[in-house]
Amino acid sequence: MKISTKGRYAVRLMVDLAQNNTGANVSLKDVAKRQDLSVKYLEQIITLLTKSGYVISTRGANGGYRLAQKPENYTVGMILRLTEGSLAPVACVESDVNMCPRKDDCCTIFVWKKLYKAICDVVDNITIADIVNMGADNYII
Amino acid sequence: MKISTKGRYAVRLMVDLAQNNTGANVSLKDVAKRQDLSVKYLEQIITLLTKSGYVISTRGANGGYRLAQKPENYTVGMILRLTEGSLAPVACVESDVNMCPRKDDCCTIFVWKKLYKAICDVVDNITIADIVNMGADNYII
DNA sequence: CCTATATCATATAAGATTGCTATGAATTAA
DNA sequence: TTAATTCATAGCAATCTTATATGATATAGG
Repeated sequence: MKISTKGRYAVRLMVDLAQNNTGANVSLKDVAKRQDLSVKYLEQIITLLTKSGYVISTRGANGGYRLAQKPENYTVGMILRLTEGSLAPVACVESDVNMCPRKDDCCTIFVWKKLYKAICDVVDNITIADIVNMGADNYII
Repeated sequence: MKISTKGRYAVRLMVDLAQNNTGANVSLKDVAKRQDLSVKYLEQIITLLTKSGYVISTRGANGGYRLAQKPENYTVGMILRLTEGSLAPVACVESDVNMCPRKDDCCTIFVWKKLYKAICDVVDNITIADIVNMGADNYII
Protein backbone atom coordinates (compact mmCIF):
# COMPACT_ATOMS: atom_id res chain seq x y z
CA MET A 1 0.00 0.00 0.00
CA LYS A 2 2.85 2.35 -0.73
CA ILE A 3 3.01 5.21 -3.16
CA SER A 4 6.30 4.93 -4.99
CA THR A 5 8.85 7.70 -5.30
CA LYS A 6 7.78 8.07 -8.89
CA GLY A 7 4.31 9.15 -7.89
CA ARG A 8 5.49 11.34 -5.06
CA TYR A 9 8.16 13.03 -7.11
CA ALA A 10 5.66 13.64 -9.89
CA VAL A 11 3.44 15.53 -7.47
CA ARG A 12 6.37 17.53 -6.14
CA LEU A 13 7.42 18.23 -9.70
CA MET A 14 4.03 19.60 -10.63
CA VAL A 15 3.92 21.65 -7.46
CA ASP A 16 7.37 23.02 -8.19
CA LEU A 17 6.34 24.02 -11.69
CA ALA A 18 3.30 25.76 -10.28
CA GLN A 19 5.28 27.54 -7.59
CA ASN A 20 7.98 28.70 -9.96
CA ASN A 21 5.81 29.75 -12.83
CA THR A 22 6.98 33.14 -14.06
CA GLY A 23 5.91 32.58 -17.62
CA ALA A 24 9.41 31.42 -18.54
CA ASN A 25 10.42 27.80 -18.92
CA VAL A 26 11.50 25.95 -15.83
CA SER A 27 14.45 23.62 -16.32
CA LEU A 28 14.64 20.24 -14.65
CA LYS A 29 18.06 21.20 -13.39
CA ASP A 30 16.49 23.91 -11.28
CA VAL A 31 13.68 21.66 -10.11
CA ALA A 32 16.16 18.96 -9.19
CA LYS A 33 18.22 21.44 -7.20
CA ARG A 34 15.24 22.78 -5.31
CA GLN A 35 13.70 19.39 -4.67
CA ASP A 36 16.98 17.62 -4.07
CA LEU A 37 16.27 14.97 -6.67
CA SER A 38 18.24 13.56 -9.59
CA VAL A 39 17.73 15.28 -12.94
CA LYS A 40 17.89 11.97 -14.72
CA TYR A 41 15.16 10.41 -12.65
CA LEU A 42 12.99 13.49 -13.03
CA GLU A 43 13.44 13.31 -16.80
CA GLN A 44 11.83 9.90 -16.82
CA ILE A 45 8.98 11.06 -14.67
CA ILE A 46 8.23 14.24 -16.56
CA THR A 47 8.13 12.30 -19.82
CA LEU A 48 4.87 10.79 -18.61
CA LEU A 49 3.51 14.20 -17.76
CA THR A 50 4.47 15.75 -21.09
CA LYS A 51 3.14 12.85 -23.14
CA SER A 52 -0.21 13.21 -21.38
CA GLY A 53 -0.23 16.90 -22.09
CA TYR A 54 -0.15 17.98 -18.46
CA VAL A 55 3.15 19.72 -19.03
CA ILE A 56 4.50 21.50 -22.08
CA SER A 57 8.17 21.08 -22.90
CA THR A 58 10.52 23.26 -24.90
CA ARG A 59 13.81 21.86 -26.10
CA GLY A 60 17.15 23.53 -26.46
CA ALA A 61 18.86 26.28 -24.55
CA ASN A 62 16.49 28.25 -22.32
CA GLY A 63 14.16 25.34 -22.75
CA GLY A 64 12.29 23.65 -19.96
CA TYR A 65 8.78 22.93 -18.84
CA ARG A 66 5.54 24.70 -18.01
CA LEU A 67 2.19 23.49 -16.80
CA ALA A 68 -0.22 23.25 -19.71
CA GLN A 69 -3.11 24.37 -17.54
CA LYS A 70 -3.71 26.18 -14.29
CA PRO A 71 -2.70 24.35 -11.11
CA GLU A 72 -6.32 24.08 -10.00
CA ASN A 73 -7.01 21.90 -13.02
CA TYR A 74 -4.69 19.11 -11.89
CA THR A 75 -5.70 16.78 -9.11
CA VAL A 76 -3.30 14.58 -7.20
CA GLY A 77 -5.35 11.66 -8.48
CA MET A 78 -4.66 12.52 -12.10
CA ILE A 79 -0.95 12.62 -11.47
CA LEU A 80 -0.82 9.46 -9.39
CA ARG A 81 -2.86 7.46 -11.88
CA LEU A 82 -0.45 8.49 -14.57
CA THR A 83 2.68 7.56 -12.66
CA GLU A 84 1.53 4.75 -10.37
CA GLY A 85 -0.98 3.19 -12.69
CA SER A 86 -4.36 2.31 -11.20
CA LEU A 87 -5.02 3.35 -7.63
CA ALA A 88 -7.24 0.36 -7.00
CA PRO A 89 -6.00 -1.57 -3.96
CA VAL A 90 -6.90 -4.82 -5.69
CA ALA A 91 -7.38 -5.40 -9.41
CA CYS A 92 -10.87 -6.86 -9.17
CA VAL A 93 -12.54 -3.66 -8.02
CA GLU A 94 -12.17 -1.97 -11.34
CA SER A 95 -12.57 -2.91 -14.95
CA ASP A 96 -13.84 -6.32 -15.96
CA VAL A 97 -10.49 -6.85 -17.63
CA ASN A 98 -9.07 -8.49 -14.56
CA MET A 99 -12.27 -10.37 -13.91
CA CYS A 100 -11.88 -12.66 -10.94
CA PRO A 101 -13.72 -15.98 -11.20
CA ARG A 102 -14.69 -15.69 -7.54
CA LYS A 103 -16.04 -12.19 -7.96
CA ASP A 104 -19.70 -13.07 -7.70
CA ASP A 105 -19.49 -14.87 -4.41
CA CYS A 106 -16.60 -12.93 -2.97
CA CYS A 107 -17.59 -11.48 0.34
CA THR A 108 -14.52 -9.34 0.77
CA ILE A 109 -14.82 -7.31 -2.41
CA PHE A 110 -16.99 -4.69 -0.76
CA VAL A 111 -14.11 -3.95 1.59
CA TRP A 112 -11.77 -3.22 -1.28
CA LYS A 113 -14.41 -1.21 -3.12
CA LYS A 114 -14.96 0.92 -0.06
CA LEU A 115 -11.24 1.38 0.34
CA TYR A 116 -10.85 2.29 -3.31
CA LYS A 117 -13.59 4.87 -3.03
CA ALA A 118 -11.99 6.39 0.05
CA ILE A 119 -8.65 6.68 -1.72
CA CYS A 120 -10.21 8.30 -4.78
CA ASP A 121 -12.23 10.69 -2.63
CA VAL A 122 -9.01 12.05 -1.21
CA VAL A 123 -6.75 12.24 -4.23
CA ASP A 124 -9.43 13.45 -6.62
CA ASN A 125 -10.31 16.36 -4.37
CA ILE A 126 -6.89 17.87 -3.84
CA THR A 127 -5.43 19.95 -6.63
CA ILE A 128 -1.92 21.22 -7.19
CA ALA A 129 -3.28 24.68 -6.41
CA ASP A 130 -4.48 23.40 -3.02
CA ILE A 131 -1.00 22.18 -2.26
CA VAL A 132 0.62 25.41 -3.36
CA ASN A 133 -1.78 27.46 -1.28
CA MET A 134 -1.30 25.24 1.73
CA GLY A 135 1.50 26.64 3.87
CA ALA A 136 3.73 24.12 5.54
CA ASP A 137 2.68 24.99 9.06
CA ASN A 138 -0.98 25.85 8.79
CA TYR A 139 -2.52 22.81 7.29
CA ILE A 140 -5.52 21.11 8.78
CA ILE A 141 -6.08 17.41 8.83
CA MET B 1 -0.96 1.16 -3.88
CA LYS B 2 -1.76 -2.52 -4.06
CA ILE B 3 -2.70 -4.85 -1.28
CA SER B 4 -0.73 -8.05 -1.77
CA THR B 5 -2.18 -11.53 -1.94
CA LYS B 6 -0.78 -12.13 1.51
CA GLY B 7 -3.00 -9.48 3.03
CA ARG B 8 -6.03 -10.42 1.01
CA TYR B 9 -5.66 -14.12 1.72
CA ALA B 10 -5.23 -13.37 5.40
CA VAL B 11 -8.57 -11.62 5.46
CA ARG B 12 -10.23 -14.45 3.55
CA LEU B 13 -8.62 -16.90 5.94
CA MET B 14 -10.01 -15.12 8.98
CA VAL B 15 -13.43 -14.88 7.37
CA ASP B 16 -13.32 -18.57 6.54
CA LEU B 17 -12.46 -19.44 10.12
CA ALA B 18 -15.35 -17.29 11.31
CA GLN B 19 -17.79 -18.78 8.84
CA ASN B 20 -16.82 -22.35 9.59
CA ASN B 21 -16.60 -22.11 13.32
CA THR B 22 -18.42 -25.07 14.81
CA GLY B 23 -16.30 -25.22 17.93
CA ALA B 24 -14.04 -27.81 16.34
CA ASN B 25 -10.69 -27.05 14.77
CA VAL B 26 -10.63 -25.99 11.14
CA SER B 27 -7.80 -27.46 9.12
CA LEU B 28 -5.93 -25.43 6.52
CA LYS B 29 -6.60 -28.20 4.06
CA ASP B 30 -10.29 -27.43 4.26
CA VAL B 31 -9.76 -23.70 4.09
CA ALA B 32 -7.50 -24.12 1.09
CA LYS B 33 -10.11 -26.23 -0.67
CA ARG B 34 -12.91 -23.77 0.00
CA GLN B 35 -10.87 -20.71 -0.87
CA ASP B 36 -9.02 -22.34 -3.73
CA LEU B 37 -5.61 -21.45 -2.32
CA SER B 38 -2.45 -23.41 -1.65
CA VAL B 39 -2.13 -25.00 1.79
CA LYS B 40 1.55 -24.20 1.89
CA TYR B 41 1.06 -20.53 1.22
CA LEU B 42 -1.73 -20.36 3.78
CA GLU B 43 0.57 -21.97 6.33
CA GLN B 44 2.96 -19.07 6.03
CA ILE B 45 0.21 -16.54 6.35
CA ILE B 46 -1.51 -18.12 9.30
CA THR B 47 1.80 -18.30 11.15
CA LEU B 48 1.62 -14.52 11.45
CA LEU B 49 -1.91 -14.72 12.76
CA THR B 50 -1.13 -17.39 15.31
CA LYS B 51 2.01 -15.68 16.55
CA SER B 52 0.01 -12.53 17.17
CA GLY B 53 -2.60 -14.50 19.05
CA TYR B 54 -5.41 -13.77 16.62
CA VAL B 55 -5.75 -17.46 15.87
CA ILE B 56 -5.24 -20.47 18.11
CA SER B 57 -3.61 -23.52 16.64
CA THR B 58 -3.76 -27.14 17.66
CA ARG B 59 -1.23 -29.58 16.31
CA GLY B 60 -1.64 -33.21 15.35
CA ALA B 61 -4.52 -35.19 13.99
CA ASN B 62 -7.84 -33.39 14.31
CA GLY B 63 -5.76 -30.32 14.80
CA GLY B 64 -6.33 -27.03 13.10
CA TYR B 65 -7.15 -23.45 13.84
CA ARG B 66 -9.77 -21.37 15.61
CA LEU B 67 -10.21 -17.64 16.05
CA ALA B 68 -9.01 -16.63 19.50
CA GLN B 69 -11.76 -14.05 19.82
CA LYS B 70 -15.12 -13.29 18.32
CA PRO B 71 -15.14 -12.11 14.69
CA GLU B 72 -16.35 -8.64 15.73
CA ASN B 73 -13.11 -8.16 17.62
CA TYR B 74 -10.95 -8.32 14.50
CA THR B 75 -10.83 -5.42 12.09
CA VAL B 76 -9.54 -5.64 8.57
CA GLY B 77 -6.96 -3.07 9.61
CA MET B 78 -5.52 -5.33 12.30
CA ILE B 79 -5.08 -8.14 9.83
CA LEU B 80 -3.63 -6.02 7.05
CA ARG B 81 -1.14 -4.30 9.33
CA LEU B 82 0.04 -7.70 10.44
CA THR B 83 0.50 -9.10 6.97
CA GLU B 84 1.24 -6.03 4.86
CA GLY B 85 3.15 -4.06 7.43
CA SER B 86 2.26 -0.43 7.83
CA LEU B 87 -0.66 0.89 5.83
CA ALA B 88 0.86 4.33 5.52
CA PRO B 89 1.04 5.34 1.86
CA VAL B 90 4.40 7.00 2.52
CA ALA B 91 6.76 6.33 5.40
CA CYS B 92 7.00 9.92 6.62
CA VAL B 93 3.40 10.17 7.75
CA GLU B 94 3.87 7.88 10.68
CA SER B 95 6.47 7.39 13.34
CA ASP B 96 9.48 9.66 13.60
CA VAL B 97 11.58 6.61 12.86
CA ASN B 98 11.57 7.35 9.17
CA MET B 99 12.00 11.04 9.73
CA CYS B 100 12.39 12.85 6.46
CA PRO B 101 14.77 15.80 6.45
CA ARG B 102 12.35 17.77 4.29
CA LYS B 103 9.40 17.06 6.56
CA ASP B 104 9.14 20.51 8.07
CA ASP B 105 8.89 22.38 4.82
CA CYS B 106 7.21 19.63 2.83
CA CYS B 107 3.99 20.93 1.39
CA THR B 108 2.76 17.57 0.14
CA ILE B 109 2.78 15.73 3.43
CA PHE B 110 -0.74 16.83 4.30
CA VAL B 111 -1.94 14.98 1.20
CA TRP B 112 -0.42 11.74 2.38
CA LYS B 113 -1.67 12.25 5.91
CA LYS B 114 -5.17 12.77 4.66
CA LEU B 115 -4.88 9.70 2.47
CA TYR B 116 -3.53 7.65 5.35
CA LYS B 117 -6.41 8.74 7.56
CA ALA B 118 -8.94 7.82 4.88
CA ILE B 119 -7.41 4.36 4.52
CA CYS B 120 -7.42 3.76 8.25
CA ASP B 121 -10.98 5.02 8.56
CA VAL B 122 -12.10 2.28 6.22
CA VAL B 123 -10.07 -0.70 7.34
CA ASP B 124 -10.37 0.03 11.05
CA ASN B 125 -14.14 0.17 10.86
CA ILE B 126 -14.85 -3.08 9.13
CA THR B 127 -14.68 -6.25 11.20
CA ILE B 128 -14.56 -9.88 10.18
CA ALA B 129 -18.09 -10.13 11.56
CA ASP B 130 -19.18 -7.36 9.19
CA ILE B 131 -17.80 -9.32 6.27
CA VAL B 132 -19.44 -12.55 7.38
CA ASN B 133 -22.79 -10.83 7.83
CA MET B 134 -22.51 -9.11 4.47
CA GLY B 135 -24.13 -11.29 1.83
CA ALA B 136 -22.42 -11.32 -1.53
CA ASP B 137 -25.32 -9.70 -3.37
CA ASN B 138 -26.71 -7.24 -0.88
CA TYR B 139 -23.80 -5.08 -0.03
CA ILE B 140 -23.97 -1.34 -0.10
CA ILE B 141 -21.18 0.93 -1.17
C1' DC C 1 3.25 -48.75 19.20
C1' DC C 2 1.74 -47.34 14.48
C1' DT C 3 -0.23 -44.54 11.24
C1' DA C 4 -2.59 -40.83 9.25
C1' DT C 5 -3.32 -36.14 9.79
C1' DA C 6 -2.00 -31.87 11.18
C1' DT C 7 0.91 -27.88 12.30
C1' DC C 8 5.65 -25.81 12.39
C1' DA C 9 10.14 -24.32 10.56
C1' DT C 10 13.13 -23.21 6.87
C1' DA C 11 15.00 -22.99 2.37
C1' DT C 12 14.60 -21.95 -2.39
C1' DA C 13 13.41 -19.51 -6.47
C1' DA C 14 11.36 -17.35 -10.63
C1' DG C 15 9.50 -13.13 -11.89
C1' DA C 16 8.20 -8.43 -11.21
C1' DT C 17 8.92 -3.97 -9.30
C1' DT C 18 11.52 -0.17 -7.54
C1' DG C 19 14.68 3.36 -7.84
C1' DC C 20 17.66 4.76 -9.78
C1' DT C 21 22.33 5.64 -13.08
C1' DA C 22 24.43 5.86 -17.77
C1' DT C 23 25.02 6.96 -22.54
C1' DG C 24 24.24 9.57 -26.10
C1' DA C 25 21.20 11.78 -29.62
C1' DA C 26 18.44 15.81 -30.98
C1' DT C 27 17.17 20.64 -30.51
C1' DT C 28 17.77 25.51 -29.92
C1' DA C 29 19.21 30.30 -28.11
C1' DA C 30 22.93 33.25 -28.10
C1' DT D 1 29.96 27.02 -32.72
C1' DT D 2 28.91 26.20 -28.13
C1' DA D 3 26.40 25.53 -24.10
C1' DA D 4 22.16 24.28 -22.33
C1' DT D 5 18.38 21.71 -22.70
C1' DT D 6 15.06 17.91 -23.60
C1' DC D 7 14.39 13.12 -25.50
C1' DA D 8 15.13 8.13 -26.00
C1' DT D 9 16.88 3.85 -24.35
C1' DA D 10 19.47 0.65 -21.86
C1' DG D 11 21.14 -1.32 -17.81
C1' DC D 12 21.24 -2.85 -13.13
C1' DA D 13 21.32 -3.87 -8.12
C1' DA D 14 18.25 -4.50 -4.54
C1' DT D 15 13.99 -5.74 -2.85
C1' DC D 16 9.40 -7.65 -2.93
C1' DT D 17 5.98 -10.89 -4.40
C1' DT D 18 4.14 -15.23 -4.69
C1' DA D 19 4.60 -18.88 -4.13
C1' DT D 20 6.77 -24.25 -3.96
C1' DA D 21 9.63 -27.83 -1.52
C1' DT D 22 11.43 -30.54 2.17
C1' DG D 23 11.12 -32.34 6.24
C1' DA D 24 10.53 -32.08 11.31
C1' DT D 25 7.24 -32.31 15.14
C1' DA D 26 2.92 -33.32 17.51
C1' DT D 27 -1.27 -35.84 18.39
C1' DA D 28 -5.72 -38.64 18.00
C1' DG D 29 -7.27 -43.04 17.20
C1' DG D 30 -6.76 -47.86 16.41
